[in-house]
Amino acid sequence: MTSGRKREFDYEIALDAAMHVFWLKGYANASLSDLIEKMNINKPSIYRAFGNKEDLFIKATQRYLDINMKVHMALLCEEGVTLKTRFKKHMMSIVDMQCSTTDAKGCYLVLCQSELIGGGIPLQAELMLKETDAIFTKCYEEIFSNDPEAILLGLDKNAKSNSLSLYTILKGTASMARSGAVKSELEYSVDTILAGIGLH
Amino acid sequence: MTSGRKREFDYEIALDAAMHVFWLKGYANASLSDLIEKMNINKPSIYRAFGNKEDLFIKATQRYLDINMKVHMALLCEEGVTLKTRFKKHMMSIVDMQCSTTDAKGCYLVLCQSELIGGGIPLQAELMLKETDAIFTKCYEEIFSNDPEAILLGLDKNAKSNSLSLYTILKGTASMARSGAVKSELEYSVDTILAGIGLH
DNA sequence: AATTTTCTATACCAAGTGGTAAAATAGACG
DNA sequence: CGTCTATTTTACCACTTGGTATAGAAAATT
Repeated sequence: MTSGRKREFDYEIALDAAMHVFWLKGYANASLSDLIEKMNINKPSIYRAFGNKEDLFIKATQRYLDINMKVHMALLCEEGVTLKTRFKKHMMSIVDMQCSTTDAKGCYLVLCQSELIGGGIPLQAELMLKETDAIFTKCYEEIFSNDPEAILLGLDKNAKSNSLSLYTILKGTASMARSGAVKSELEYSVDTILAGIGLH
Repeated sequence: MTSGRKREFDYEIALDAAMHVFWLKGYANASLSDLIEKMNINKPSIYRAFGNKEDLFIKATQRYLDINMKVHMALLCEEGVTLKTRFKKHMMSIVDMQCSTTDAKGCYLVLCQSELIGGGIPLQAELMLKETDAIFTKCYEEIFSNDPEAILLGLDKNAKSNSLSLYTILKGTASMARSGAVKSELEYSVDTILAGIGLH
């Protein structure tokens, strides 16, 4: 057992707070002052517990992936559910999060990815942000290529393009949600793209 | 005729350079150092010609709207072209710009709109950025509601939702392009959403 | 040519940035 | 109790940020 004074804050609560700051402001625009205020701990405590701003961002990004992304993926693999319903539930689960009022609106990943090209994002986080795209599209692609129902509908023919179309609309809903669009409006877009690829 | 020393830089070239900096970095992340370097004029000259950073951003945003947006709108109103072709050309004109290698990738507006929620964008620019959404969607809506071909296809029934679907995919392609997606990939998404609303 | 007017360049400013050293505080364990 | 250890607090640092005063340079008007 390590002795010494106990930390007065909860690690995960503080990390969640940091995640929300980055979700709202992105990486570069999130100042340490912002983080200190929302995490409710002071600077040296942040550095002791999480390292510097880059380290903290990497940890916050990983937490976003763990907490906010994995739940959506599970919906794609539910048993006894039609292909269309699985995709619909998956996509609407994401849209629901994007429109959330408690969290920052939009998508943490989409926001921070938009910063990549301008530079300044720590390398390791850059890799994480770029990997995410592949995680989604590869997963979609795999389903379109191998799912019996998908093959029956001929979706395997354009597996890659169909995957990209779904992913593209989700990036669109992220932007729309950030600007204040509501779930019901965005649901129509999801239905439309699903119909477009042949999932009516 | 105003007397005095002539300015050594070209106003519009400098403003274009500023626009590209904001296009690449957004508002808050674009530092005056960045602007000075790319505009190739020094600080006091910027302030004399364009005012402070907020003023410059407003002027750069207006220039983006004038130079980079209006051309796309014209394609929606071409004579003797089918409804589908008009939308296809309009949307691909936008996608083409988003994928441009000379300009910063993605969309100036989408990037800067994502900063709004985090604060820091000058009020007047905020209004401009928000208005843009309405310009596009209202235009789409008007066409879906009144164009004879659209009415024939029943697109007037869901004019607003259909408009939002098209706009949503364009925001998606902006994000995708910023992450390096290429035109041919994104064209499939455009075709898919058009098919989805019933424009085959 | 002298003057006026505008532009450019150097230098500077206060405030905020990410980051840290050092002292003060509090719990665990002998 | 006293020591050890880890946390918090306060204060500070170098650097960058947006913004400006001032002096010098060049063109038009008189």
